[in-house]
Amino acid sequence: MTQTSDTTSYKDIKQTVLRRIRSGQWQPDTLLPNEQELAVEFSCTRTTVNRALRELANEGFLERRRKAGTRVLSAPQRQARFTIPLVRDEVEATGGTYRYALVSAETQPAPDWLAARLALTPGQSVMHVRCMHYSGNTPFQFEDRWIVIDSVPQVEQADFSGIGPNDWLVQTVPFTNVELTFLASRADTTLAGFLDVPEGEPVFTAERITWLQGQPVTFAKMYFAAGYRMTTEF
Amino acid sequence: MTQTSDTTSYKDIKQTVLRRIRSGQWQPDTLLPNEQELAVEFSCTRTTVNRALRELANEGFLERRRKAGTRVLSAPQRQARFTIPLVRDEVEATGGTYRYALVSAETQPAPDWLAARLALTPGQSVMHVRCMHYSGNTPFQFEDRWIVIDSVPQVEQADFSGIGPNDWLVQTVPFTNVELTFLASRADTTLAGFLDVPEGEPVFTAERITWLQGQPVTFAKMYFAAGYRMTTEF
DNA sequence: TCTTCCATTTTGTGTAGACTTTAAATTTTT
DNA sequence: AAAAATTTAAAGTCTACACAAAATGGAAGA
Repeated sequence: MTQTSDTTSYKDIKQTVLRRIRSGQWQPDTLLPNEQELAVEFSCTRTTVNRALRELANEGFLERRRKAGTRVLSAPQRQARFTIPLVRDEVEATGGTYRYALVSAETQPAPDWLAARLALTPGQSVMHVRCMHYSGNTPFQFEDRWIVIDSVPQVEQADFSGIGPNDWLVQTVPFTNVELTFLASRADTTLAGFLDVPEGEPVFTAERITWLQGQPVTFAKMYFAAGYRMTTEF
Repeated sequence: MTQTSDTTSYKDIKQTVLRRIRSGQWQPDTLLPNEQELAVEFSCTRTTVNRALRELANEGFLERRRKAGTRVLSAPQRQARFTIPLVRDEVEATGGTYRYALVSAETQPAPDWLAARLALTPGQSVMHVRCMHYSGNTPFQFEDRWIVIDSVPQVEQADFSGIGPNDWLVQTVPFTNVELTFLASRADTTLAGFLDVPEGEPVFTAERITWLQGQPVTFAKMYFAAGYRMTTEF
Protein backbone atom coordinates (compact mmCIF):
# COMPACT_ATOMS: atom_id res chain seq x y z
CA MET A 1 0.00 0.00 0.00
CA THR A 2 1.22 3.48 -0.58
CA GLN A 3 1.18 6.66 1.40
CA THR A 4 -2.33 8.04 1.75
CA SER A 5 -3.99 10.43 4.14
CA ASP A 6 -4.67 7.65 6.64
CA THR A 7 -1.05 6.56 6.67
CA THR A 8 0.76 6.68 9.95
CA SER A 9 3.74 8.91 9.55
CA TYR A 10 6.94 8.67 11.49
CA LYS A 11 6.03 11.99 13.07
CA ASP A 12 2.80 10.59 14.45
CA ILE A 13 4.72 7.68 15.91
CA LYS A 14 7.21 10.02 17.53
CA GLN A 15 4.37 11.99 19.07
CA THR A 16 2.62 8.92 20.35
CA VAL A 17 5.76 7.43 21.84
CA LEU A 18 6.60 10.72 23.51
CA ARG A 19 3.10 10.94 24.92
CA ARG A 20 3.41 7.47 26.39
CA ILE A 21 6.71 8.34 28.01
CA ARG A 22 5.41 11.57 29.42
CA SER A 23 2.17 10.08 30.67
CA GLY A 24 4.13 7.50 32.58
CA GLN A 25 2.71 4.64 30.54
CA TRP A 26 6.27 3.84 29.54
CA GLN A 27 8.31 4.60 32.64
CA PRO A 28 12.05 5.11 32.56
CA ASP A 29 13.92 1.87 31.85
CA THR A 30 10.86 0.31 30.28
CA LEU A 31 11.65 -1.90 27.32
CA LEU A 32 9.56 -0.90 24.32
CA PRO A 33 7.94 -3.42 22.02
CA ASN A 34 10.26 -4.20 19.16
CA GLU A 35 10.03 -2.48 15.82
CA GLN A 36 8.06 -5.27 14.21
CA GLU A 37 5.41 -5.21 16.92
CA LEU A 38 5.12 -1.44 16.80
CA ALA A 39 4.82 -1.60 13.04
CA VAL A 40 1.80 -3.84 13.48
CA GLU A 41 0.32 -1.58 16.11
CA PHE A 42 0.72 1.51 13.96
CA SER A 43 -0.15 -0.30 10.75
CA CYS A 44 2.97 0.74 8.98
CA THR A 45 6.26 -0.78 7.96
CA ARG A 46 9.18 -1.39 10.23
CA THR A 47 11.11 1.20 8.22
CA THR A 48 8.79 3.92 9.42
CA VAL A 49 8.92 2.80 13.04
CA ASN A 50 12.66 2.63 12.75
CA ARG A 51 12.92 6.22 11.64
CA ALA A 52 10.71 7.43 14.48
CA LEU A 53 12.61 5.54 17.15
CA ARG A 54 15.97 6.40 15.68
CA GLU A 55 15.19 10.10 15.84
CA LEU A 56 13.85 9.86 19.38
CA ALA A 57 17.07 8.13 20.36
CA ASN A 58 19.09 10.90 18.71
CA GLU A 59 17.09 13.43 20.64
CA GLY A 60 18.02 11.70 23.85
CA PHE A 61 14.75 10.07 24.90
CA LEU A 62 15.49 6.47 24.10
CA GLU A 63 18.40 4.13 24.14
CA ARG A 64 18.63 1.51 21.46
CA ARG A 65 20.85 -1.53 21.31
CA ARG A 66 20.80 -4.35 18.84
CA LYS A 67 19.29 -7.46 20.24
CA ALA A 68 18.68 -5.71 23.57
CA GLY A 69 15.91 -3.55 22.16
CA THR A 70 14.77 -0.02 22.82
CA ARG A 71 14.26 1.38 26.29
CA VAL A 72 13.23 4.65 27.83
CA LEU A 73 16.20 6.51 29.22
CA SER A 74 16.01 6.84 32.98
CA ALA A 75 17.69 10.19 33.20
CA PRO A 76 16.78 11.64 29.87
CA GLN A 77 20.16 12.83 28.68
CA ARG A 78 18.52 15.78 27.08
CA GLN A 79 21.03 17.81 25.26
CA ALA A 80 20.71 21.52 24.99
CA ARG A 81 21.40 22.74 21.52
CA PHE A 82 22.81 26.21 21.48
CA THR A 83 22.89 27.78 18.10
CA ILE A 84 25.84 30.07 18.42
CA PRO A 85 24.67 33.19 16.67
CA LEU A 86 26.86 35.63 14.86
CA VAL A 87 27.25 38.73 16.95
CA ARG A 88 25.65 40.90 14.32
CA ASP A 89 22.53 38.73 14.23
CA GLU A 90 22.34 38.69 17.99
CA VAL A 91 22.51 42.46 18.24
CA GLU A 92 20.02 43.01 15.48
CA ALA A 93 17.63 40.46 16.98
CA THR A 94 17.33 42.69 20.03
CA GLY A 95 16.55 45.67 17.84
CA GLY A 96 19.96 47.24 18.20
CA THR A 97 22.15 48.63 15.47
CA TYR A 98 25.29 46.60 15.09
CA ARG A 99 28.57 48.44 15.06
CA TYR A 100 32.07 47.01 14.91
CA ALA A 101 35.34 48.61 15.88
CA LEU A 102 38.86 47.29 15.56
CA VAL A 103 41.01 47.90 18.61
CA SER A 104 44.32 46.40 17.59
CA ALA A 105 45.81 43.86 15.23
CA GLU A 106 49.40 42.77 15.31
CA THR A 107 51.55 39.82 14.44
CA GLN A 108 53.58 38.41 17.28
CA PRO A 109 55.06 35.20 18.61
CA ALA A 110 52.50 33.10 20.42
CA PRO A 111 52.61 33.61 24.17
CA ASP A 112 53.44 30.48 26.09
CA TRP A 113 49.95 29.86 27.44
CA LEU A 114 48.54 30.06 23.94
CA ALA A 115 51.22 27.82 22.48
CA ALA A 116 50.44 25.28 25.17
CA ARG A 117 46.71 25.52 24.66
CA LEU A 118 46.86 25.12 20.89
CA ALA A 119 49.87 22.80 20.79
CA LEU A 120 51.94 25.29 18.80
CA THR A 121 55.70 25.23 18.56
CA PRO A 122 57.04 27.84 20.98
CA GLY A 123 57.23 31.24 19.41
CA GLN A 124 55.16 30.35 16.37
CA SER A 125 53.69 33.45 14.74
CA VAL A 126 50.14 34.44 15.51
CA MET A 127 48.02 37.44 14.67
CA HIS A 128 46.51 38.99 17.75
CA VAL A 129 43.28 40.87 17.04
CA ARG A 130 41.22 42.75 19.57
CA CYS A 131 37.91 44.31 18.66
CA MET A 132 34.61 45.57 20.01
CA HIS A 133 31.05 44.82 19.03
CA TYR A 134 28.44 47.42 19.89
CA SER A 135 24.69 47.53 19.99
CA GLY A 136 24.10 51.15 19.11
CA ASN A 137 26.56 52.91 21.38
CA THR A 138 26.39 50.30 24.11
CA PRO A 139 29.26 47.83 24.35
CA PHE A 140 28.02 44.35 23.56
CA GLN A 141 31.08 42.17 23.34
CA PHE A 142 34.84 42.50 23.56
CA GLU A 143 36.65 39.97 21.40
CA ASP A 144 40.23 38.94 22.03
CA ARG A 145 41.43 36.62 19.31
CA TRP A 146 44.56 34.89 18.13
CA ILE A 147 44.89 33.46 14.64
CA VAL A 148 47.60 30.95 13.76
CA ILE A 149 49.37 32.35 10.74
CA ASP A 150 50.78 29.05 9.52
CA SER A 151 47.24 27.69 9.36
CA VAL A 152 45.77 30.76 7.65
CA PRO A 153 48.55 32.53 5.76
CA GLN A 154 46.09 34.85 4.03
CA VAL A 155 45.44 36.52 7.36
CA GLU A 156 48.53 38.68 6.91
CA GLN A 157 46.80 40.45 4.04
CA ALA A 158 43.44 40.70 5.80
CA ASP A 159 42.13 44.09 6.79
CA PHE A 160 40.14 43.89 10.00
CA SER A 161 39.22 47.55 10.14
CA GLY A 162 35.93 46.98 8.35
CA ILE A 163 35.13 43.33 8.93
CA GLY A 164 35.38 41.38 12.17
CA PRO A 165 37.89 38.56 12.34
CA ASN A 166 35.13 36.05 12.98
CA ASP A 167 33.21 37.05 9.86
CA TRP A 168 36.46 37.02 7.91
CA LEU A 169 37.40 33.57 9.12
CA VAL A 170 33.97 32.12 8.44
CA GLN A 171 34.23 33.31 4.86
CA THR A 172 37.80 32.21 4.41
CA VAL A 173 38.50 29.03 6.29
CA PRO A 174 36.32 26.00 6.65
CA PHE A 175 36.70 24.27 9.97
CA THR A 176 36.39 20.77 11.20
CA ASN A 177 36.31 20.99 14.90
CA VAL A 178 35.32 23.48 17.55
CA GLU A 179 35.78 23.48 21.27
CA LEU A 180 33.49 25.89 23.05
CA THR A 181 33.73 26.82 26.71
CA PHE A 182 31.57 29.04 28.86
CA LEU A 183 32.79 30.53 32.07
CA ALA A 184 32.47 33.51 34.37
CA SER A 185 35.46 35.80 34.54
CA ARG A 186 36.28 39.00 36.34
CA ALA A 187 36.67 42.33 34.57
CA ASP A 188 40.20 43.61 34.88
CA THR A 189 40.99 47.27 34.29
CA THR A 190 41.30 46.96 30.53
CA LEU A 191 38.18 44.88 30.09
CA ALA A 192 36.18 47.09 32.44
CA GLY A 193 37.11 50.01 30.25
CA PHE A 194 36.03 48.35 27.04
CA LEU A 195 32.77 47.00 28.39
CA ASP A 196 32.02 50.07 30.48
CA VAL A 197 31.49 48.15 33.70
CA PRO A 198 33.09 48.53 37.13
CA GLU A 199 36.38 46.76 37.64
CA GLY A 200 35.90 43.35 39.22
CA GLU A 201 32.47 42.92 37.64
CA PRO A 202 31.52 39.32 36.71
CA VAL A 203 31.64 38.91 32.95
CA PHE A 204 30.08 36.06 31.02
CA THR A 205 32.78 34.70 28.79
CA ALA A 206 32.95 32.27 25.91
CA GLU A 207 36.15 30.71 24.64
CA ARG A 208 36.28 29.16 21.25
CA ILE A 209 39.04 27.09 19.74
CA THR A 210 38.75 26.14 16.10
CA TRP A 211 40.70 23.43 14.31
CA LEU A 212 41.03 22.51 10.68
CA GLN A 213 41.92 18.88 10.19
CA GLY A 214 43.94 18.75 13.36
CA GLN A 215 45.62 22.11 12.76
CA PRO A 216 44.75 24.84 15.26
CA VAL A 217 43.28 27.82 13.47
CA THR A 218 42.15 30.31 16.05
CA PHE A 219 41.53 30.90 19.72
CA ALA A 220 38.99 33.51 20.73
CA LYS A 221 37.85 34.88 24.04
CA MET A 222 34.57 36.71 23.89
CA TYR A 223 33.60 38.85 26.85
CA PHE A 224 29.96 39.82 27.03
CA ALA A 225 28.45 42.98 28.43
CA ALA A 226 26.99 43.01 31.93
CA GLY A 227 23.72 41.19 32.26
CA TYR A 228 24.27 38.97 29.26
CA ARG A 229 22.35 35.70 29.38
CA MET A 230 22.72 32.81 27.00
CA THR A 231 19.42 31.01 26.78
CA THR A 232 18.10 27.99 25.01
CA GLU A 233 14.93 25.96 25.08
CA PHE A 234 14.59 22.28 24.45
CA MET B 1 21.07 -5.56 -5.67
CA THR B 2 21.50 -5.92 -1.99
CA GLN B 3 23.87 -4.54 0.56
CA THR B 4 27.35 -5.94 0.21
CA SER B 5 30.77 -4.84 1.36
CA ASP B 6 31.24 -2.63 -1.69
CA THR B 7 27.97 -0.79 -1.11
CA THR B 8 28.22 2.90 -0.54
CA SER B 9 26.73 3.66 2.82
CA TYR B 10 25.08 6.86 3.84
CA LYS B 11 28.01 7.41 6.18
CA ASP B 12 30.47 7.31 3.32
CA ILE B 13 28.38 9.83 1.46
CA LYS B 14 28.29 12.11 4.47
CA GLN B 15 32.06 11.91 4.75
CA THR B 16 32.59 12.62 1.10
CA VAL B 17 30.22 15.55 1.05
CA LEU B 18 31.83 16.99 4.16
CA ARG B 19 35.24 16.60 2.59
CA ARG B 20 34.13 18.48 -0.48
CA ILE B 21 32.75 21.28 1.61
CA ARG B 22 35.85 21.53 3.71
CA SER B 23 38.22 21.34 0.77
CA GLY B 24 36.44 24.24 -0.81
CA GLN B 25 35.30 22.16 -3.77
CA TRP B 26 31.76 23.03 -2.74
CA GLN B 27 31.99 26.58 -1.48
CA PRO B 28 29.33 28.16 0.69
CA ASP B 29 26.11 28.82 -1.24
CA THR B 30 27.01 26.23 -3.83
CA LEU B 31 24.05 24.26 -5.10
CA LEU B 32 24.70 20.55 -4.85
CA PRO B 33 23.74 18.09 -7.57
CA ASN B 34 20.30 16.73 -6.87
CA GLU B 35 19.72 13.47 -5.09
CA GLN B 36 19.23 11.50 -8.28
CA GLU B 37 22.53 12.66 -9.72
CA LEU B 38 24.38 11.95 -6.51
CA ALA B 39 22.79 8.52 -6.37
CA VAL B 40 24.28 7.80 -9.78
CA GLU B 41 27.66 9.14 -8.74
CA PHE B 42 27.74 7.05 -5.59
CA SER B 43 26.09 4.04 -7.22
CA CYS B 44 23.35 3.78 -4.68
CA THR B 45 19.69 4.59 -4.41
CA ARG B 46 18.26 8.02 -3.88
CA THR B 47 17.03 6.83 -0.49
CA THR B 48 20.58 6.47 0.71
CA VAL B 49 21.66 9.85 -0.61
CA ASN B 50 18.57 11.34 0.98
CA ARG B 51 19.50 10.05 4.38
CA ALA B 52 23.04 11.36 4.14
CA LEU B 53 21.99 14.82 3.03
CA ARG B 54 19.12 14.97 5.50
CA GLU B 55 21.46 14.28 8.38
CA LEU B 56 24.01 16.79 7.17
CA ALA B 57 21.24 19.36 6.99
CA ASN B 58 20.19 18.49 10.54
CA GLU B 59 23.75 18.94 11.64
CA GLY B 60 23.75 22.41 10.20
CA PHE B 61 25.97 22.03 7.14
CA LEU B 62 23.40 22.12 4.39
CA GLU B 63 20.14 23.80 3.65
CA ARG B 64 17.54 21.88 1.73
CA ARG B 65 14.41 23.15 0.06
CA ARG B 66 12.05 21.33 -2.22
CA LYS B 67 12.50 22.28 -5.81
CA ALA B 68 15.25 24.70 -4.83
CA GLY B 69 17.65 21.90 -4.07
CA THR B 70 20.43 21.51 -1.53
CA ARG B 71 23.06 24.14 -0.89
CA VAL B 72 26.04 24.62 1.34
CA LEU B 73 25.27 26.96 4.21
CA SER B 74 27.32 30.11 4.02
CA ALA B 75 27.70 30.66 7.73
CA PRO B 76 27.53 27.15 9.03
CA GLN B 77 25.01 27.55 11.83
CA ARG B 78 26.84 24.95 13.80
CA GLN B 79 24.98 24.21 16.93
CA ALA B 80 26.74 23.31 20.10
CA ARG B 81 25.15 20.39 21.83
CA PHE B 82 25.68 20.48 25.55
CA THR B 83 24.76 17.31 27.28
CA ILE B 84 23.71 18.58 30.66
CA PRO B 85 25.23 16.09 33.04
CA LEU B 86 23.87 15.16 36.41
CA VAL B 87 25.97 16.74 39.11
CA ARG B 88 26.95 13.37 40.51
CA ASP B 89 28.24 12.20 37.15
CA GLU B 90 30.12 15.41 36.63
CA VAL B 91 31.85 15.17 39.99
CA GLU B 92 32.71 11.53 39.56
CA ALA B 93 34.02 12.13 36.07
CA THR B 94 36.70 14.34 37.56
CA GLY B 95 37.66 11.64 40.01
CA GLY B 96 35.98 13.29 42.97
CA THR B 97 33.68 11.67 45.50
CA TYR B 98 30.21 13.06 45.24
CA ARG B 99 28.56 14.26 48.40
CA TYR B 100 25.19 15.93 48.82
CA ALA B 101 23.91 18.06 51.67
CA LEU B 102 20.51 19.56 52.21
CA VAL B 103 20.60 23.12 53.46
CA SER B 104 16.93 23.97 53.81
CA ALA B 105 13.53 22.93 52.53
CA GLU B 106 10.36 24.79 53.27
CA THR B 107 6.97 25.43 51.79
CA GLN B 108 6.12 29.06 51.24
CA PRO B 109 4.12 31.36 48.98
CA ALA B 110 5.93 32.08 45.75
CA PRO B 111 7.84 35.35 45.87
CA ASP B 112 6.66 37.88 43.32
CA TRP B 113 9.65 37.57 41.01
CA LEU B 114 9.17 33.82 40.85
CA ALA B 115 5.43 34.07 40.30
CA ALA B 116 6.11 36.45 37.45
CA ARG B 117 8.82 34.27 35.95
CA LEU B 118 6.74 31.08 36.05
CA ALA B 119 3.35 32.70 35.45
CA LEU B 120 2.01 31.53 38.80
CA THR B 121 -0.97 33.06 40.54
CA PRO B 122 0.35 35.41 43.22
CA GLY B 123 1.03 33.63 46.46
CA GLN B 124 0.78 30.13 45.01
CA SER B 125 2.55 27.58 47.20
CA VAL B 126 6.04 26.50 46.30
CA MET B 127 8.64 24.37 48.00
CA HIS B 128 11.94 26.17 48.34
CA VAL B 129 14.89 23.80 48.53
CA ARG B 130 18.51 24.81 48.95
CA CYS B 131 21.30 22.28 48.85
CA MET B 132 24.99 21.78 48.25
CA HIS B 133 26.87 19.40 46.01
CA TYR B 134 30.45 18.60 46.96
CA SER B 135 33.38 16.97 45.28
CA GLY B 136 35.09 15.41 48.27
CA ASN B 137 35.08 18.26 50.73
CA THR B 138 35.30 20.95 48.08
CA PRO B 139 32.11 22.83 47.26
CA PHE B 140 31.08 22.07 43.71
CA GLN B 141 27.65 23.60 43.27
CA PHE B 142 25.07 25.44 45.30
CA GLU B 143 21.53 24.74 44.16
CA ASP B 144 18.65 27.07 44.89
CA ARG B 145 15.41 25.55 43.71
CA TRP B 146 11.69 26.21 43.79
CA ILE B 147 9.15 23.49 43.05
CA VAL B 148 5.54 24.32 42.22
CA ILE B 149 3.43 22.26 44.59
CA ASP B 150 0.27 22.30 42.49
CA SER B 151 2.25 20.76 39.65
CA VAL B 152 3.99 18.14 41.80
CA PRO B 153 1.81 17.49 44.87
CA GLN B 154 3.94 14.50 45.92
CA VAL B 155 6.75 16.90 46.72
CA GLU B 156 5.21 17.59 50.12
CA GLN B 157 6.00 14.03 51.14
CA ALA B 158 9.46 14.02 49.59
CA ASP B 159 12.49 13.79 51.83
CA PHE B 160 15.37 15.75 50.40
CA SER B 161 17.82 14.93 53.16
CA GLY B 162 19.19 11.94 51.31
CA ILE B 163 18.40 12.62 47.67
CA GLY B 164 18.83 15.84 45.75
CA PRO B 165 15.73 17.55 44.42
CA ASN B 166 16.95 17.22 40.88
CA ASP B 167 17.41 13.46 41.15
CA TRP B 168 14.03 13.21 42.86
CA LEU B 169 12.30 15.22 40.15
CA VAL B 170 13.91 13.27 37.34
CA GLN B 171 12.60 10.06 38.87
CA THR B 172 9.18 11.44 39.65
CA VAL B 173 8.05 13.87 37.01
CA PRO B 174 8.48 13.63 33.29
CA PHE B 175 8.94 16.96 31.63
CA THR B 176 8.13 18.40 28.30
CA ASN B 177 10.02 21.59 28.06
CA VAL B 178 13.15 23.10 29.49
CA GLU B 179 14.54 26.60 29.34
CA LEU B 180 18.20 26.78 30.18
CA THR B 181 20.17 29.96 30.74
CA PHE B 182 23.82 30.54 31.44
CA LEU B 183 25.09 33.71 33.00
CA ALA B 184 27.78 35.15 35.21
CA SER B 185 26.66 36.33 38.61
CA ARG B 186 28.35 37.84 41.62
CA ALA B 187 28.74 35.98 44.89
CA ASP B 188 26.83 37.68 47.65
CA THR B 189 27.63 37.00 51.29
CA THR B 190 25.50 33.90 51.55
CA LEU B 191 26.69 32.37 48.31
CA ALA B 192 30.31 33.20 49.07
CA GLY B 193 29.94 31.28 52.30
CA PHE B 194 28.50 28.21 50.65
CA LEU B 195 30.97 28.09 47.79
CA ASP B 196 33.92 29.15 49.90
CA VAL B 197 34.94 32.02 47.64
CA PRO B 198 35.50 35.70 48.37
CA GLU B 199 32.45 37.90 48.33
CA GLY B 200 31.98 39.57 44.95
CA GLU B 201 33.64 36.68 43.12
CA PRO B 202 32.27 35.94 39.64
CA VAL B 203 30.22 32.75 39.71
CA PHE B 204 29.19 30.75 36.67
CA THR B 205 25.47 30.22 36.99
CA ALA B 206 22.88 28.12 35.23
CA GLU B 207 19.15 28.70 35.50
CA ARG B 208 16.76 26.00 34.54
CA ILE B 209 13.01 26.22 34.19
CA THR B 210 11.09 23.04 33.57
CA TRP B 211 7.53 22.74 32.32
CA LEU B 212 5.17 19.83 32.05
CA GLN B 213 2.59 20.29 29.36
CA GLY B 214 2.49 24.03 29.88
CA GLN B 215 2.49 23.81 33.66
CA PRO B 216 5.56 25.22 35.39
CA VAL B 217 7.22 22.55 37.47
CA THR B 218 10.43 23.93 38.87
CA PHE B 219 12.88 26.79 38.71
CA ALA B 220 16.47 26.15 39.69
CA LYS B 221 19.52 28.34 40.01
CA MET B 222 22.77 26.45 40.08
CA TYR B 223 25.86 28.31 41.21
CA PHE B 224 29.14 26.66 40.32
CA ALA B 225 32.38 26.75 42.23
CA ALA B 226 35.14 29.13 41.22
CA GLY B 227 36.93 28.21 38.06
CA TYR B 228 34.09 26.14 36.67
CA ARG B 229 34.08 25.82 32.91
CA MET B 230 31.36 24.30 30.80
CA THR B 231 32.92 22.85 27.69
CA THR B 232 31.68 21.13 24.59
CA GLU B 233 33.19 20.01 21.34
CA PHE B 234 31.48 19.85 18.02
C1' DT C 1 3.86 45.58 -16.75
C1' DC C 2 1.79 43.10 -13.32
C1' DT C 3 -0.66 39.35 -11.51
C1' DT C 4 -2.44 34.78 -11.50
C1' DC C 5 -2.08 30.20 -12.56
C1' DC C 6 0.12 26.00 -13.79
C1' DA C 7 3.72 22.70 -15.07
C1' DT C 8 7.91 20.89 -13.41
C1' DT C 9 11.57 19.94 -10.45
C1' DT C 10 13.30 18.58 -6.20
C1' DT C 11 13.00 16.98 -1.74
C1' DG C 12 9.91 14.37 1.68
C1' DT C 13 8.02 10.20 3.11
C1' DG C 14 5.98 5.79 2.73
C1' DT C 15 5.81 0.49 1.36
C1' DA C 16 7.88 -4.04 0.90
C1' DG C 17 11.48 -6.87 1.45
C1' DA C 18 16.27 -8.51 2.16
C1' DC C 19 20.68 -8.83 4.12
C1' DT C 20 24.02 -7.25 7.97
C1' DT C 21 25.71 -6.49 12.43
C1' DT C 22 25.66 -6.57 17.20
C1' DA C 23 25.26 -8.63 21.44
C1' DA C 24 22.32 -11.15 24.62
C1' DA C 25 21.11 -15.71 25.76
C1' DT C 26 21.82 -20.48 25.48
C1' DT C 27 24.30 -24.58 24.92
C1' DT C 28 28.36 -27.11 24.76
C1' DT C 29 32.82 -28.00 26.12
C1' DT C 30 36.61 -27.84 29.24
C1' DA D 1 31.83 -23.92 37.59
C1' DA D 2 33.96 -21.41 34.08
C1' DA D 3 34.97 -20.63 29.44
C1' DA D 4 34.07 -21.15 24.68
C1' DA D 5 31.11 -21.78 20.87
C1' DT D 6 26.53 -21.39 18.95
C1' DT D 7 22.05 -19.69 18.32
C1' DT D 8 18.97 -16.03 17.81
C1' DA D 9 16.54 -11.69 18.49
C1' DA D 10 16.74 -7.03 17.63
C1' DA D 11 18.23 -2.98 15.48
C1' DG D 12 20.91 -1.11 11.31
C1' DT D 13 21.07 -0.33 6.58
C1' DC D 14 20.26 -0.89 1.76
C1' DT D 15 17.42 -1.63 -2.66
C1' DA D 16 13.70 -0.40 -5.57
C1' DC D 17 9.86 1.91 -6.30
C1' DA D 18 5.80 5.08 -5.66
C1' DC D 19 3.29 8.92 -4.50
C1' DA D 20 3.14 13.57 -1.83
C1' DA D 21 4.16 18.27 -1.14
C1' DA D 22 6.44 22.41 -1.78
C1' DA D 23 8.11 26.06 -4.35
C1' DT D 24 10.25 27.88 -8.47
C1' DG D 25 9.99 29.65 -12.91
C1' DG D 26 7.60 30.43 -16.75
C1' DA D 27 3.24 30.99 -19.37
C1' DA D 28 -1.09 32.98 -19.81
C1' DG D 29 -4.10 36.47 -18.99
C1' DA D 30 -5.53 41.12 -17.29
